Amino acid sequence: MRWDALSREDCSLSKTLAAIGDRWTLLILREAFLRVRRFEAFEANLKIARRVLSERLALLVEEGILRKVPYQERPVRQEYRLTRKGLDLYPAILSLVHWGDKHYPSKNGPPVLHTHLACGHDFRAMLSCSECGEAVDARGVAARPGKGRKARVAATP
Amino acid sequence: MRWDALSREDCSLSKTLAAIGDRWTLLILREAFLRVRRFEAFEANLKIARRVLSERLALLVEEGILRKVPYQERPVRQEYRLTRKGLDLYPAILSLVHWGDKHYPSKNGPPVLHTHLACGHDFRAMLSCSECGEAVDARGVAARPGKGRKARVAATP
DNA sequence: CTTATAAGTCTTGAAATGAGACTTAGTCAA
DNA sequence: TTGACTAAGTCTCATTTCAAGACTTATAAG
Repeated sequence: MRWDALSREDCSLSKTLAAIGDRWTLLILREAFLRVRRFEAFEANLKIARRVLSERLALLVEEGILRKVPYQERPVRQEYRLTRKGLDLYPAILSLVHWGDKHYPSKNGPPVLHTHLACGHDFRAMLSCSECGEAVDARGVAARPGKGRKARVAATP
Repeated sequence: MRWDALSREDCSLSKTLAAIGDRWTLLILREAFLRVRRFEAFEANLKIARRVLSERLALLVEEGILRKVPYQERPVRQEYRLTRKGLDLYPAILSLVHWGDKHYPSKNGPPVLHTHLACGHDFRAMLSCSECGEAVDARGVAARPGKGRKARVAATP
């Protein structure tokens, strides 16, 4: 399958990855969550090729994940800020960060610590159920096809 | 930066994405969570090029995210199953799926519904604090550098 | 024998990426 | 007013990765 066909699959993960699933986008968004907003700052922190950065930022704006906000005129300069849709990616990104903390630990402990402002503690991201509030893991969930889902091949029962 | 240098960055997200951050791997893992285990089944569901699938599966095994389990001999046939480390990716993947459900909705509702076996309800993934159990969002978290973190450029205060 | 199956490997042309030079529109200091 | 500097890109070209599909290996079934 070609990558540009992914967004037309009837799967939410495919659609999500069509928007943010290339090699650089999540790293760009990590920077955005750390309040990096300017082209040169993204470039310096990520050591990403300028052409690729330019292209990805444009795509993220088009997708409504970032928006361009002018911070000066003459010459016009824009910065990139997370939209509501962008901020909604936080749980996914924090889960990936904590997975890395756990499975690729560094000698000195995690490179970034996260404090929950409401309770004041450093914490790990936990997944919980929107209905009962209890913790959830892979074994505690059953996936069922929703409407219009295509047939699939050979899932072992 | 070259992609193979990513895993040496002192950032957990970089290390995570070095393992699973290419264009296909999360889709392969989605299939694995849906209990797809065989080469031809991954290929048929994903329409991925065989060479790429072969390479990605090998990398996931090397990373300890999948393991090969023989399910017959003569001829030897292996299937791919999630390890503990692989299962630990569930929160991140479910968060991405639910982000797609929300921001790229289909007419008939989500293509896959998730039931929390413990309480019996269909649910959405929520991020909560490991310390106090309350819900967490991007605005409610402060990131602080841990030890040995390199200097960064131009995060707007 | 011939065909079928599962799990790959190989080949080739197309597309994406990395590195870095170049461009544009303006400011600032001498 | 010339020259250096800045931010945000764009452009070029060599290298790398990918998509599509033919080919391979080991075995069983008819």
